[in-house]
Amino acid sequence: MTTIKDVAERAQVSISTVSRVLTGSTRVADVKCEAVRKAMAELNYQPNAVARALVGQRTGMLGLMVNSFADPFFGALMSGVEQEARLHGMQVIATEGHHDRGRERDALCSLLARRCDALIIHALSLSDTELLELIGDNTVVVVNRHIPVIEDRCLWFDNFQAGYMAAGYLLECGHSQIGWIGRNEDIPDNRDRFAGFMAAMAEHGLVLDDIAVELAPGTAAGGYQAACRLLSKQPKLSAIQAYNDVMAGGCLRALHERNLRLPEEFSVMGIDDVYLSEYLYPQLTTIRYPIETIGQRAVQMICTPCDQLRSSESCFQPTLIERVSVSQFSPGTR
Amino acid sequence: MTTIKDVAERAQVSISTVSRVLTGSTRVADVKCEAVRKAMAELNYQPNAVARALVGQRTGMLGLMVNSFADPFFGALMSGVEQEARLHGMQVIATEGHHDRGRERDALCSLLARRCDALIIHALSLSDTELLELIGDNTVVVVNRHIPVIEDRCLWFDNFQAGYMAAGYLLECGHSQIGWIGRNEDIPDNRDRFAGFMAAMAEHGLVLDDIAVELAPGTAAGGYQAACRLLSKQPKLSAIQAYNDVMAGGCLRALHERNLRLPEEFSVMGIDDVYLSEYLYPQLTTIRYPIETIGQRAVQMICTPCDQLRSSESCFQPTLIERVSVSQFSPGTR
DNA sequence: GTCGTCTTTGAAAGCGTTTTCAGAAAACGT
DNA sequence: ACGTTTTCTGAAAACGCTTTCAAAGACGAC
Repeated sequence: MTTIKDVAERAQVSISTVSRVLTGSTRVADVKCEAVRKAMAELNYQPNAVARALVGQRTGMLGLMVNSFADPFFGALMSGVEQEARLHGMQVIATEGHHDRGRERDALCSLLARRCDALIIHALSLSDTELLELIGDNTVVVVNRHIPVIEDRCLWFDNFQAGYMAAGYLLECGHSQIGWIGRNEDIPDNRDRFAGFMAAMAEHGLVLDDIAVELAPGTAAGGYQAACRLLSKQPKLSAIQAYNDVMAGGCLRALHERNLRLPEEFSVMGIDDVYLSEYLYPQLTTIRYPIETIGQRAVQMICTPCDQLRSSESCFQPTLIERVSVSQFSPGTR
Repeated sequence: MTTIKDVAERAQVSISTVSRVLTGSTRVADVKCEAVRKAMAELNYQPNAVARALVGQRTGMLGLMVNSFADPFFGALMSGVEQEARLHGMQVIATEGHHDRGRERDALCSLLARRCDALIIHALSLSDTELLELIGDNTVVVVNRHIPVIEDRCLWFDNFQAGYMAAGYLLECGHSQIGWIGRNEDIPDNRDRFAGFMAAMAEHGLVLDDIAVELAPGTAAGGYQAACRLLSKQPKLSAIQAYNDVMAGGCLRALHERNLRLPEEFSVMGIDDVYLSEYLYPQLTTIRYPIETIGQRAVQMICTPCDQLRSSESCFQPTLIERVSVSQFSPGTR
């Protein structure tokens, strides 16, 4: 690798001068400047970011931890983060947490050891306390989670409202025999979405005993299994609300296998609005979680000086995406 | 941030000694070792990876460039890479190329400047020459691409065979009026898959003029548009072969809109076998591209000494995944 | 007690930059 | 012509670590 020293030698100047044309911090005489540029080009010189980071006390790296790269939900988050990061000349360095306390901890430590200028964290398994302890006084933005102590560094989604809206829509469409397919992991998202769901139900006089609930892993396969169980136990259901779109996808499959005409005979609703949910059959009616926007906002919170950042809500509100998987309930169609 | 110096001071030893217990390179007396460990724990010391990288001439970082994080295909690739990387104590640092020459170039330069120990590259827009020039003598593995000059650093997929197998399967099922939905971008994958497709068709006496072809962007939306055009122009089609699963997803939507019973009245086939294609309706019959495995293998090629690496094919073969979106053609069903 | 051999240790150089500091040269005002 | 600014430049220190080198002790053998 050619270094600043090689360039200096070739251009017949000191390394300080080379550094100066590199950073543009100070004026350097035109002739020397030219000589340096020429030398750099000839040697195909590329400044060593590691050395720069060491002396400059900033790496230009943005650490990102998500649950899994393969999940379309996180794909969208990462895309939002990367695009905004690039705008600010930052490079994202990413790890998976895999919903495992040990791995989340390791991942975070690795990012911290690499001295990322800031971290964007989506942690599922770490407790608030552990998380706070790990991040110390590093710059972080925590997404999809509300930690009161660092509320101003959090960006979260109103999961309660999402569940509430979803159930409300279903009820509005005339459904009253609605099943809930949730995750079997005790994470806040799940709790909140379910709580919102139940709150809407309660407003219509329905209580927990009236509701069919099945839990499974938050994957398409999980949704499929849960739906199978639900359908065999509760033949009178006319709609299912899934924890998220991916589970709803699995759910649709179970319904198709039973040769139900969708949405005429059965309605399904998701939450998240991930890529492809528009291409499920029937196109999934869902509640949009603007995760890509949250990714962008997270980066802005980090890269924009506080005073310039037009203050905006930290809690993102869901919006209903009406597609075709939910229809008006007409008794007796089934 | 606490440094090695702070630890040394607290443990009453020289920084050399601290460094030694850190790296474990040399024996150090038990008492001192203990003192150092204690000091490190008390100060919550974490070695600065940047400084280590500078002196050690290795960053422990694995640069990864893919087209887009949001695409499930790349999600799988990234997941494979990250998992294997973690096994080898490496951290992945990722960028998006966005199928744009300038951005691919920038992304690569950024990774290079950060002195990644190795790069895993999926480049769509850069020419072989440009790519070779950029990577110089850095350690790289190029995925999904066959560059003869550095064949031993390439991992690619037999796209021709994939197209050939897909068409073969469709023909075997009795279809003869088959449409092709391809990408409107001139990338090798597209060319090869189509060439394979056509080769199989030719074996059955079908030539280009017999084949209905529509091109569009390689997204679900693109697949949808192409399918719409295809269906209105060619009413006698009984099957569509899509460039990939995502386009096939869009294609299914167009078919559903026309109230066709699938797969009885119309068959669709994809290539790639991405996440969720199993949950499309009908479940997508496709050709599996083991992209996650390729990601893992790429990391192995980088992290495993040549002699230990059990030499294996660089060209990955497709496998047929028979699900339900393709059925036997029975004339007159439509 | 002396010598040689090991083990353990600290000082110092070096990794590739940026930045401070001070000196040299040029430009300017009178 | 002289002093005063201003502009430009190089030497050197610093960033936090690893590693070489040589010195200091410890230990056993004679």
